[in-house]
Amino acid sequence: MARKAAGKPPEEILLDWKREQASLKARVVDRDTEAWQRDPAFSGLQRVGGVDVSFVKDDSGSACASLVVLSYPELEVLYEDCRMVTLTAPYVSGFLAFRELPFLVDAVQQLRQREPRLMPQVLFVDGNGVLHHRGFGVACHLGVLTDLPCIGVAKKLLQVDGLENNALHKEKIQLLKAGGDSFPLMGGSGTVLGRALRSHDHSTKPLYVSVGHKISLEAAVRLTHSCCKFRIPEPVRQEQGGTKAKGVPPRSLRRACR
DNA sequence: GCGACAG
DNA sequence: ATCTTGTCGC
Repeated sequence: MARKAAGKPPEEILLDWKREQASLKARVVDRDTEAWQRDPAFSGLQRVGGVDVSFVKDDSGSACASLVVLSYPELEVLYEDCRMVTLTAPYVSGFLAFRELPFLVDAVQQLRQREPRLMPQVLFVDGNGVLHHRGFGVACHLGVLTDLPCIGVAKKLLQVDGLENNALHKEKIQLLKAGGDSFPLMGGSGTVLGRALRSHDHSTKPLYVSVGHKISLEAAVRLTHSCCKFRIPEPVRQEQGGTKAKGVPPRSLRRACR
């Protein structure tokens, strides 16, 4: 019972979603807009954020939407918000935003109202930016709706526009020797959609970094590497510790989940 | 039937 | 969004 009838939504809903993606895509800015993004040491960058929706159990409707803000370059927690939510839209590859985004936008708006001084200068998003079926992944979507610089960080390759996790791709991964090494992900259309990044020396499985909004791919990759103590960038990893306790030490000052 | 499948 | 299973497109 409680059998989840979450198949794919009807075609007309998907068409609506595609229309919305196409319309908002025009507002994406895929270059550096802030002075710190061009600085070799990111001087001027003081706060980096991360957002994610993580699941409590296998109950696919009940989840925790969280927003974490860390100091830069220390990567210490300045703010954490974690809210239990009930997801309604099903997960459909290419439409992740329609499942998770409303809660992430809410979290940013809450922060804007309560602690505007703690607003992050860039957000890491668990998922893709322009590396997407229609060039408008969840990181672009969140960036456009909040007007914040956003970086898409995916843990596996979204095989789109001719990109394949094939033998050649795996060979290229083998050539990434040190943390910070990366190679471009060139789509069939001839444009670079993102970069595969070895996020630190002891991680063999790369991250897939793409532009979300208001940052160049080069700055996005460099900043992602600079925020990785482990494979997953600290802003995203910290908040996943809120629900999963995977090696994130418990902090005394943690906001209660609402 | 077989492989792909961001989270 | 995983160690899984189901669904869809080919």
